[in-house]
Amino acid sequence: MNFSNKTRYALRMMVDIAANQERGKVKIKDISARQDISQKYLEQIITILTKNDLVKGERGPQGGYTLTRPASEISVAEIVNVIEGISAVPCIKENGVVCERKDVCTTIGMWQRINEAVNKIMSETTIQDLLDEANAKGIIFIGDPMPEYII
Amino acid sequence: MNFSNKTRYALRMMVDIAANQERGKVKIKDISARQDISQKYLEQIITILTKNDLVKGERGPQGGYTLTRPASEISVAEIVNVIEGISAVPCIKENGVVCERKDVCTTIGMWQRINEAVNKIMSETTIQDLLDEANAKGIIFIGDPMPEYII
DNA sequence: ATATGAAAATAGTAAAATACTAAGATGCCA
DNA sequence: TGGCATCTTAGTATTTTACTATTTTCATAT
Repeated sequence: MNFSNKTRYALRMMVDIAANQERGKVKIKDISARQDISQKYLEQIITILTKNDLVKGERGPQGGYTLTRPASEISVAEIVNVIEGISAVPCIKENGVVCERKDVCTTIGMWQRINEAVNKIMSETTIQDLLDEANAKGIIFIGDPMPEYII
Repeated sequence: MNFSNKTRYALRMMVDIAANQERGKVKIKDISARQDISQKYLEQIITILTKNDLVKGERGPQGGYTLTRPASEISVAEIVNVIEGISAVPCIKENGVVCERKDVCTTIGMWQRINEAVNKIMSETTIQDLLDEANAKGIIFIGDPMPEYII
Protein backbone atom coordinates (compact mmCIF):
# COMPACT_ATOMS: atom_id res chain seq x y z
CA MET A 1 0.00 0.00 0.00
CA ASN A 2 1.31 3.39 -0.87
CA PHE A 3 0.52 6.90 -1.96
CA SER A 4 2.57 8.21 -4.87
CA ASN A 5 4.99 11.12 -5.03
CA LYS A 6 2.56 12.71 -7.46
CA THR A 7 -0.17 12.78 -4.86
CA ARG A 8 2.12 14.14 -2.18
CA TYR A 9 3.48 16.79 -4.53
CA ALA A 10 -0.08 17.79 -5.40
CA LEU A 11 -0.87 18.24 -1.72
CA ARG A 12 2.29 20.26 -1.12
CA MET A 13 1.40 22.46 -4.07
CA MET A 14 -2.10 23.05 -2.78
CA VAL A 15 -0.82 24.00 0.66
CA ASP A 16 1.82 26.22 -0.94
CA ILE A 17 -0.78 28.05 -3.00
CA ALA A 18 -3.04 28.39 0.03
CA ALA A 19 -0.14 29.86 2.00
CA ASN A 20 0.92 32.34 -0.66
CA GLN A 21 -2.11 33.36 -2.69
CA GLU A 22 -3.13 36.26 -0.47
CA ARG A 23 -0.06 38.07 -1.74
CA GLY A 24 -1.00 37.48 -5.38
CA LYS A 25 -1.24 34.72 -7.92
CA VAL A 26 1.19 31.92 -7.27
CA LYS A 27 3.60 30.87 -10.02
CA ILE A 28 4.71 27.33 -10.71
CA LYS A 29 8.25 28.59 -10.94
CA ASP A 30 8.11 29.83 -7.36
CA ILE A 31 6.41 26.74 -6.03
CA SER A 32 9.09 24.71 -7.77
CA ALA A 33 11.83 26.73 -6.06
CA ARG A 34 10.24 26.62 -2.63
CA GLN A 35 9.31 22.95 -2.74
CA ASP A 36 12.38 21.83 -4.65
CA ILE A 37 10.33 19.85 -7.15
CA SER A 38 10.84 19.95 -10.93
CA GLN A 39 8.86 22.76 -12.54
CA LYS A 40 7.87 20.57 -15.48
CA TYR A 41 6.54 17.85 -13.26
CA LEU A 42 4.55 20.34 -11.22
CA GLU A 43 3.06 21.78 -14.41
CA GLN A 44 1.86 18.36 -15.39
CA ILE A 45 0.34 17.71 -12.00
CA ILE A 46 -1.36 21.07 -11.68
CA THR A 47 -3.02 20.50 -15.05
CA ILE A 48 -5.01 17.75 -13.37
CA LEU A 49 -5.91 20.01 -10.48
CA THR A 50 -7.00 22.73 -12.93
CA LYS A 51 -9.17 20.37 -14.93
CA ASN A 52 -10.84 19.24 -11.75
CA ASP A 53 -11.54 22.81 -10.77
CA LEU A 54 -9.44 22.80 -7.63
CA VAL A 55 -7.19 25.63 -8.80
CA LYS A 56 -7.50 28.27 -11.45
CA GLY A 57 -4.63 29.43 -13.64
CA GLU A 58 -4.24 32.78 -15.32
CA ARG A 59 -1.70 33.30 -18.08
CA GLY A 60 0.60 36.09 -19.02
CA PRO A 61 2.79 38.32 -16.89
CA GLN A 62 1.45 38.55 -13.35
CA GLY A 63 -0.29 35.28 -14.06
CA GLY A 64 -0.32 32.31 -11.74
CA TYR A 65 -2.58 30.07 -9.73
CA THR A 66 -5.16 30.55 -7.01
CA LEU A 67 -7.48 28.13 -5.26
CA THR A 68 -11.02 28.07 -6.59
CA ARG A 69 -12.45 27.73 -3.08
CA PRO A 70 -11.35 28.59 0.43
CA ALA A 71 -8.70 26.20 1.73
CA SER A 72 -11.02 25.22 4.54
CA GLU A 73 -13.48 23.87 2.00
CA ILE A 74 -11.07 21.68 0.06
CA SER A 75 -10.51 18.26 1.53
CA VAL A 76 -7.44 16.13 1.11
CA ALA A 77 -9.72 13.39 -0.20
CA GLU A 78 -10.63 15.48 -3.23
CA ILE A 79 -7.03 15.98 -4.23
CA VAL A 80 -6.03 12.39 -3.67
CA ASN A 81 -9.04 11.26 -5.64
CA VAL A 82 -8.27 13.24 -8.76
CA ILE A 83 -4.58 12.33 -8.73
CA GLU A 84 -4.67 8.62 -8.03
CA GLY A 85 -8.07 7.67 -6.67
CA ILE A 86 -8.74 6.45 -3.19
CA SER A 87 -9.07 2.73 -3.28
CA ALA A 88 -7.35 0.25 -1.04
CA VAL A 89 -7.64 -2.55 -3.57
CA PRO A 90 -8.53 -3.19 -7.19
CA CYS A 91 -11.72 -4.84 -5.84
CA ILE A 92 -13.17 -1.45 -4.99
CA LYS A 93 -13.67 1.09 -7.74
CA GLU A 94 -13.88 4.87 -7.43
CA ASN A 95 -17.60 5.06 -6.82
CA GLY A 96 -17.58 2.34 -4.20
CA VAL A 97 -18.59 -0.29 -6.72
CA VAL A 98 -17.25 -3.68 -5.78
CA CYS A 99 -15.77 -6.29 -8.11
CA GLU A 100 -17.67 -9.25 -9.46
CA ARG A 101 -15.97 -11.69 -7.10
CA LYS A 102 -17.59 -10.06 -4.09
CA ASP A 103 -20.04 -12.89 -3.47
CA VAL A 104 -17.26 -15.43 -3.21
CA CYS A 105 -14.66 -13.17 -1.61
CA THR A 106 -13.83 -13.49 2.08
CA THR A 107 -11.72 -10.39 2.27
CA ILE A 108 -13.96 -7.82 0.64
CA GLY A 109 -15.50 -6.77 3.96
CA MET A 110 -12.14 -5.97 5.41
CA TRP A 111 -11.01 -4.03 2.36
CA GLN A 112 -14.17 -1.99 2.53
CA ARG A 113 -13.64 -1.19 6.19
CA ILE A 114 -10.08 -0.08 5.44
CA ASN A 115 -11.24 1.99 2.51
CA GLU A 116 -13.84 3.73 4.64
CA ALA A 117 -11.40 4.44 7.45
CA VAL A 118 -8.90 6.04 5.08
CA ASN A 119 -11.61 7.98 3.30
CA LYS A 120 -12.95 9.31 6.57
CA ILE A 121 -9.62 10.75 7.64
CA MET A 122 -8.99 12.30 4.24
CA SER A 123 -12.45 13.78 3.97
CA GLU A 124 -12.17 15.34 7.39
CA THR A 125 -8.78 16.89 6.71
CA THR A 126 -8.74 20.12 4.71
CA ILE A 127 -5.96 22.10 3.07
CA GLN A 128 -6.51 24.72 5.76
CA ASP A 129 -5.89 22.06 8.42
CA LEU A 130 -2.56 21.24 6.82
CA LEU A 131 -1.71 24.92 6.59
CA ASP A 132 -2.58 25.42 10.26
CA GLU A 133 -0.41 22.47 11.15
CA ALA A 134 2.43 24.03 9.18
CA ASN A 135 1.95 27.37 10.93
CA ALA A 136 1.89 25.65 14.31
CA LYS A 137 5.21 24.06 13.42
CA GLY A 138 6.52 27.44 12.31
CA ILE A 139 7.45 26.29 8.84
CA ILE A 140 5.52 28.80 6.76
CA PHE A 141 7.69 31.49 5.22
CA ILE A 142 7.49 35.21 5.68
CA GLY A 143 9.38 37.06 3.00
CA ASP A 144 9.28 38.31 -0.53
CA PRO A 145 9.74 37.55 -3.36
CA MET A 146 11.39 34.16 -3.04
CA PRO A 147 11.83 32.91 0.46
CA GLU A 148 13.84 29.85 1.30
CA TYR A 149 11.42 27.74 3.17
CA ILE A 150 9.96 24.37 2.47
CA ILE A 151 6.46 23.24 3.19
CA MET B 1 -3.09 3.75 -2.83
CA ASN B 2 -3.41 0.07 -3.44
CA PHE B 3 -2.70 -3.39 -2.19
CA SER B 4 -1.12 -5.76 -4.70
CA ASN B 5 -2.48 -8.96 -6.19
CA LYS B 6 0.37 -10.71 -4.44
CA THR B 7 -0.90 -9.63 -1.05
CA ARG B 8 -4.48 -10.57 -1.84
CA TYR B 9 -3.41 -13.94 -3.21
CA ALA B 10 -1.41 -14.56 -0.04
CA LEU B 11 -4.48 -13.85 2.07
CA ARG B 12 -6.66 -16.10 -0.06
CA MET B 13 -4.09 -18.86 0.29
CA MET B 14 -3.97 -18.49 4.05
CA VAL B 15 -7.76 -18.68 4.31
CA ASP B 16 -7.79 -21.63 1.93
CA ILE B 17 -5.27 -23.51 4.04
CA ALA B 18 -7.15 -22.64 7.21
CA ALA B 19 -10.35 -23.95 5.65
CA ASN B 20 -8.87 -27.20 4.40
CA GLN B 21 -6.05 -28.24 6.69
CA GLU B 22 -8.17 -30.24 9.11
CA ARG B 23 -8.59 -32.80 6.34
CA GLY B 24 -4.86 -33.06 5.80
CA LYS B 25 -1.95 -31.11 4.43
CA VAL B 26 -2.96 -28.65 1.77
CA LYS B 27 -1.25 -28.82 -1.62
CA ILE B 28 -0.39 -25.82 -3.76
CA LYS B 29 -1.82 -27.66 -6.74
CA ASP B 30 -5.22 -27.85 -5.06
CA ILE B 31 -5.14 -24.25 -3.85
CA SER B 32 -4.25 -23.23 -7.38
CA ALA B 33 -7.25 -25.12 -8.77
CA ARG B 34 -9.68 -23.81 -6.18
CA GLN B 35 -8.49 -20.24 -6.31
CA ASP B 36 -7.77 -20.18 -10.02
CA ILE B 37 -4.34 -18.66 -9.54
CA SER B 38 -1.17 -19.87 -11.28
CA GLN B 39 0.50 -22.63 -9.31
CA LYS B 40 3.95 -21.21 -10.01
CA TYR B 41 3.00 -17.82 -8.71
CA LEU B 42 1.49 -19.31 -5.57
CA GLU B 43 4.67 -21.28 -4.99
CA GLN B 44 6.67 -18.12 -5.08
CA ILE B 45 4.34 -16.35 -2.70
CA ILE B 46 4.09 -19.16 -0.20
CA THR B 47 7.88 -19.26 -0.01
CA ILE B 48 7.69 -15.88 1.68
CA LEU B 49 5.03 -17.10 4.07
CA THR B 50 7.12 -20.16 4.88
CA LYS B 51 10.24 -18.14 5.56
CA ASN B 52 8.26 -15.91 7.88
CA ASP B 53 6.98 -18.93 9.75
CA LEU B 54 3.32 -18.40 8.92
CA VAL B 55 2.95 -21.76 7.21
CA LYS B 56 4.94 -24.96 7.25
CA GLY B 57 5.53 -27.10 4.19
CA GLU B 58 6.24 -30.81 4.08
CA ARG B 59 7.58 -32.42 0.95
CA GLY B 60 6.96 -35.65 -0.83
CA PRO B 61 3.78 -37.58 -1.46
CA GLN B 62 1.13 -36.65 1.10
CA GLY B 63 3.08 -33.46 1.58
CA GLY B 64 1.57 -29.99 1.68
CA TYR B 65 1.11 -26.97 3.84
CA THR B 66 -0.39 -26.26 7.23
CA LEU B 67 -0.60 -23.12 9.34
CA THR B 68 2.00 -22.87 12.07
CA ARG B 69 -0.50 -21.32 14.49
CA PRO B 70 -4.27 -21.37 14.94
CA ALA B 71 -6.01 -19.16 12.36
CA SER B 72 -7.43 -17.10 15.19
CA GLU B 73 -3.91 -16.11 16.20
CA ILE B 74 -2.70 -14.97 12.79
CA SER B 75 -3.59 -11.40 11.91
CA VAL B 76 -4.03 -9.99 8.43
CA ALA B 77 -1.43 -7.37 9.34
CA GLU B 78 1.24 -10.03 9.67
CA ILE B 79 0.63 -11.37 6.20
CA VAL B 80 0.41 -7.96 4.55
CA ASN B 81 3.58 -6.93 6.32
CA VAL B 82 5.69 -9.79 5.06
CA ILE B 83 4.39 -9.52 1.51
CA GLU B 84 4.49 -5.79 0.88
CA GLY B 85 4.73 -3.94 4.15
CA ILE B 86 2.09 -1.65 5.60
CA SER B 87 2.99 1.93 4.89
CA ALA B 88 0.76 4.64 3.48
CA VAL B 89 3.64 6.67 2.14
CA PRO B 90 7.40 6.46 1.58
CA CYS B 91 7.71 8.93 4.48
CA ILE B 92 6.87 6.19 6.95
CA LYS B 93 9.10 3.17 7.14
CA GLU B 94 8.27 -0.28 8.42
CA ASN B 95 9.11 0.32 12.04
CA GLY B 96 7.21 3.60 12.19
CA VAL B 97 10.33 5.62 11.59
CA VAL B 98 9.54 8.87 9.80
CA CYS B 99 11.52 10.51 6.99
CA GLU B 100 13.96 13.36 7.46
CA ARG B 101 11.56 15.96 6.06
CA LYS B 102 9.23 15.47 9.00
CA ASP B 103 10.12 18.78 10.64
CA VAL B 104 9.19 20.73 7.51
CA CYS B 105 6.34 18.50 6.36
CA THR B 106 2.74 19.59 6.79
CA THR B 107 1.22 16.29 5.79
CA ILE B 108 3.16 13.85 7.91
CA GLY B 109 0.60 13.97 10.75
CA MET B 110 -2.18 12.98 8.43
CA TRP B 111 -0.19 10.16 6.86
CA GLN B 112 0.56 8.82 10.30
CA ARG B 113 -3.09 8.87 11.29
CA ILE B 114 -4.01 7.01 8.13
CA ASN B 115 -1.26 4.51 8.68
CA GLU B 116 -2.44 3.83 12.21
CA ALA B 117 -6.07 3.45 11.18
CA VAL B 118 -5.19 0.89 8.52
CA ASN B 119 -2.87 -0.94 10.87
CA LYS B 120 -5.52 -1.13 13.55
CA ILE B 121 -8.06 -2.78 11.28
CA MET B 122 -5.53 -5.26 9.94
CA SER B 123 -4.19 -6.14 13.34
CA GLU B 124 -7.66 -6.77 14.68
CA THR B 125 -8.70 -8.99 11.79
CA THR B 126 -7.52 -12.60 11.89
CA ILE B 127 -7.54 -15.39 9.32
CA GLN B 128 -10.21 -17.05 11.43
CA ASP B 129 -12.36 -13.91 11.10
CA LEU B 130 -12.09 -14.12 7.33
CA LEU B 131 -12.91 -17.80 7.43
CA ASP B 132 -15.95 -17.14 9.61
CA GLU B 133 -17.07 -14.47 7.21
CA ALA B 134 -16.72 -16.94 4.35
CA ASN B 135 -18.75 -19.53 6.23
CA ALA B 136 -21.43 -16.99 7.01
CA LYS B 137 -21.66 -16.28 3.31
CA GLY B 138 -21.82 -19.99 2.61
CA ILE B 139 -18.85 -19.98 0.28
CA ILE B 140 -16.69 -22.54 1.99
CA PHE B 141 -16.70 -25.86 0.22
CA ILE B 142 -17.68 -29.24 1.55
CA GLY B 143 -16.45 -32.02 -0.64
CA ASP B 144 -13.54 -34.16 -1.50
CA PRO B 145 -11.03 -34.29 -3.07
CA MET B 146 -11.30 -31.23 -5.31
CA PRO B 147 -14.37 -29.12 -4.81
CA GLU B 148 -15.30 -26.33 -7.13
CA TYR B 149 -15.56 -23.41 -4.84
CA ILE B 150 -13.68 -20.19 -4.67
CA ILE B 151 -12.72 -18.37 -1.56
C1' DA C 1 1.19 45.84 -32.60
C1' DT C 2 4.47 43.43 -30.37
C1' DA C 3 7.47 41.40 -27.09
C1' DT C 4 7.21 38.84 -22.99
C1' DG C 5 5.89 35.97 -19.29
C1' DA C 6 3.30 32.41 -17.83
C1' DA C 7 -0.07 28.69 -18.25
C1' DA C 8 -1.76 24.73 -21.21
C1' DA C 9 -1.32 20.77 -24.07
C1' DT C 10 1.00 16.96 -25.86
C1' DA C 11 4.56 13.67 -26.42
C1' DG C 12 8.40 11.08 -25.06
C1' DT C 13 11.46 8.26 -21.95
C1' DA C 14 14.15 5.95 -18.19
C1' DA C 15 13.68 3.39 -14.10
C1' DA C 16 11.19 0.74 -10.94
C1' DA C 17 7.54 -2.26 -9.52
C1' DT C 18 4.30 -5.76 -10.64
C1' DA C 19 2.84 -9.98 -12.12
C1' DC C 20 3.90 -13.52 -13.62
C1' DT C 21 6.69 -18.01 -16.03
C1' DA C 22 10.33 -21.54 -16.30
C1' DA C 23 13.71 -24.80 -14.95
C1' DG C 24 15.73 -27.42 -11.97
C1' DA C 25 17.21 -29.00 -7.17
C1' DT C 26 15.89 -31.05 -2.87
C1' DG C 27 13.76 -34.05 0.10
C1' DC C 28 10.20 -37.54 1.54
C1' DC C 29 7.63 -41.64 1.22
C1' DA C 30 6.20 -46.06 -0.61
C1' DT D 1 14.49 -45.78 -6.70
C1' DG D 2 10.47 -43.55 -8.82
C1' DG D 3 7.44 -40.10 -8.29
C1' DC D 4 5.38 -36.41 -5.79
C1' DA D 5 5.50 -32.07 -3.88
C1' DT D 6 8.10 -28.47 -1.82
C1' DC D 7 12.01 -25.28 -2.38
C1' DT D 8 15.18 -22.25 -4.90
C1' DT D 9 16.68 -19.28 -8.34
C1' DA D 10 16.31 -16.86 -12.77
C1' DG D 11 14.17 -14.68 -16.29
C1' DT D 12 10.70 -11.67 -18.69
C1' DA D 13 6.71 -8.99 -20.31
C1' DT D 14 3.64 -5.47 -18.85
C1' DT D 15 2.37 -1.64 -16.26
C1' DT D 16 3.15 2.22 -13.41
C1' DT D 17 5.88 5.88 -11.81
C1' DA D 18 8.40 9.78 -12.20
C1' DC D 19 9.87 12.54 -14.62
C1' DT D 20 11.66 15.72 -19.18
C1' DA D 21 10.98 18.20 -23.45
C1' DT D 22 8.55 20.72 -26.96
C1' DT D 23 5.30 23.52 -28.64
C1' DT D 24 1.13 26.28 -28.36
C1' DT D 25 -1.94 29.52 -26.39
C1' DC D 26 -3.09 33.59 -24.16
C1' DA D 27 -2.94 37.88 -21.20
C1' DT D 28 -0.53 41.84 -20.22
C1' DA D 29 2.80 45.71 -20.38
C1' DT D 30 5.11 48.65 -23.33
